[in-house]
Amino acid sequence: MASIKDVAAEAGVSVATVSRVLNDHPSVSDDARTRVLAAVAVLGYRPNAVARSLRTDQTRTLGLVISDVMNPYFTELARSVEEAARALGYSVIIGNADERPDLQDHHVRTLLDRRIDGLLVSPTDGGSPLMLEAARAGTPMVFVDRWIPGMDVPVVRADGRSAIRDLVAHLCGLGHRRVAIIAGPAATTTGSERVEAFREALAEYGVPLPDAYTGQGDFQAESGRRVTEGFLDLPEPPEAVFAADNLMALGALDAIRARGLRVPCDIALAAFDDIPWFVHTDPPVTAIAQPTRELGRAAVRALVDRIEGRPPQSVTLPARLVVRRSCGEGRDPHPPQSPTPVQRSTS
Amino acid sequence: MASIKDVAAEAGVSVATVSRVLNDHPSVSDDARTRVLAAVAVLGYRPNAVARSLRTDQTRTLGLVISDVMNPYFTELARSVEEAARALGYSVIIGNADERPDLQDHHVRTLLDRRIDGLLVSPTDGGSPLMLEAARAGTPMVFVDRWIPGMDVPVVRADGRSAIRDLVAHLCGLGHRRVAIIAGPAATTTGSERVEAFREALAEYGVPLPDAYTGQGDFQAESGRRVTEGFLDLPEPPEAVFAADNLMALGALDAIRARGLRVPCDIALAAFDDIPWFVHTDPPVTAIAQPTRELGRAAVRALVDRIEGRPPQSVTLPARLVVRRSCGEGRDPHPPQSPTPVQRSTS
DNA sequence: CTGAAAGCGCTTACAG
DNA sequence: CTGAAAGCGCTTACAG
Repeated sequence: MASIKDVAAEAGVSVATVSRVLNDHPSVSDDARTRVLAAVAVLGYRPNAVARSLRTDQTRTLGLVISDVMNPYFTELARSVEEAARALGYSVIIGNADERPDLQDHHVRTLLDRRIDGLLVSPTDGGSPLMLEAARAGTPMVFVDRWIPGMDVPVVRADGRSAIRDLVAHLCGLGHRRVAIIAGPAATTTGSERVEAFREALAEYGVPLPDAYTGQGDFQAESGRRVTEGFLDLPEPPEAVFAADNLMALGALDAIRARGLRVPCDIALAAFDDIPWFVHTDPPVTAIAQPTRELGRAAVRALVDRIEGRPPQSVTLPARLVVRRSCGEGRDPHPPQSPTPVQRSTS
Repeated sequence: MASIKDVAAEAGVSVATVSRVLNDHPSVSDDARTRVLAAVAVLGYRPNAVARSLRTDQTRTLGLVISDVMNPYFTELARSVEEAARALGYSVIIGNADERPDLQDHHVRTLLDRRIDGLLVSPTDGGSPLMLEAARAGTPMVFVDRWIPGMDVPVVRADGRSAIRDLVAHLCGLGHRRVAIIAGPAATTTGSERVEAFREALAEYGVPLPDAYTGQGDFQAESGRRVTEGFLDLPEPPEAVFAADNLMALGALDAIRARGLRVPCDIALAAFDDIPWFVHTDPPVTAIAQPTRELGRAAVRALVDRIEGRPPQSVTLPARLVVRRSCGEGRDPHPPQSPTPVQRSTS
């Protein structure tokens, strides 16, 4: 592969000059520029980004560590992150933690070794020593979706509280009183927040959320299936189940179908995270939609601000309830409001 | 960030010795090793992969350029590629072409600039000059799923012919005679092969596939919707529609539902590429399943073989029909065979 | 077993 | 406007 030296030789100039035309440095003569460009074309020269990175100490690369690529929510997030980054001249390397803290650390380590300019992470757990250390060492970092309390890192996320309140209003309006939740891991913020918000909203309606109706999942389909089976085995099974993410809802659907039961007549179902398939499931699933694209964009913006020395902003965007038919056919007594404007707060 | 010099100073040895212990070189005294390791721990030193890559001329990184990450088939493929690569000590950088040749080239270029050790690609089109040039220049490369005819690059893919024959038998057995297809882009191998295989299988049953029943899609949901609307507007709409991928099937489902029609009573639907959601759609969708995980693994194996100087193998794995309820309720007269063993052929 | 030195391919003050 | 030279952080023959 041709190097800058070959180009310099071909063009009859020094490597410094070649470098200057490649980097659009103003002080290059038209003549030199022309000859360099010609040499580049002849040799099919492409600058070696590895060498450039070593020299400039920047890779123009962002790392994105997410908990599960197979989750359509994260797939979409990853896609929008890549788009936004590309628009700003950055590439992104995705690390898939698969909800495993050890794998998460593996990716963080690899990314750090590659000297990415900044790290976007949706942590799987409460914060490994590695993550703490990376932040302390000054690696530009921002959390997306999930975050680690106590760490001084900007977070870009959706607030599901009001949408969850809308959901509870919807469920209670339909007459459901025995309501259960398939929670995510308590070690994740989204895992614990969604249960709490659900419990609080339920309390406003005087509906309790007993332990038996609080199943512990891990955000993956299999756990949704397992927890739902537990619910169905109860002497008094719940009338409605709220899955804290879309994959666990899929698992719940599996378990319900396996028993020969039907949604919503035998049991109601709702999910956090809306995805295109929910329109087509049997029945269409009522879900809470996050503004995923906007989250990705805002996260990149915050990270790049941080990298380029501007003060990064934490951003919280509202999620909203999308009512479909999986909770029952009644008329919704508490229609979701139109999305409220973006809230921003300096981190 | 601490460099190898700092470690050397801290340990009281030369950088050469530090490098040796880091790379498990045999000729290092126990004493030196101990001191270096201690220094590494004290400083929290992590070797700079950028510098190492520049020096060794290898990045231990694979590039994967796929046509659409949001397509669950490709998401799963990407995941299995990353897993297999990690097991062999490689990282992977994913480029999402979004079915756009220009974006595909952008990613190939970026990946090449980063000096990835090898490239896995599922081409969006018939082959850009850049791709041709990269292969000619000796970049280790293998095609996954889709390939470019005429290029001397190993191909790892699934053969859907026999599954498509099974599908046609299923459709005809159910009495469908007016059968349509939503094809993928003719410039992609999977786009053209699936129509041809479908047409040929239909011919064996004496069923024609007229132009009016051959819609041109682009593997994305919106095109499935648009083509299906065209079918439904026909004076004599088809009785069954075969979507050449899962996203176009989603779009078809949208269009059918928008007309207030029902699957399968009003119109039958089948898809290429099986995904978890198809079990839960209304109705569950009959689909052709590819051995996605195995494809990812085989592709990585082939590429790494090529990189490390071993002869790479092209691999073709069989796809299989998974009958569900979207084509009708009759008994399937032609049950799919159990998967046949892996076929391998040297490229 | 160990270290001094060269060199990977760039960029960028510095001098002219 | 241009070039010679230093240096980014490593690895690895070479000599001892």
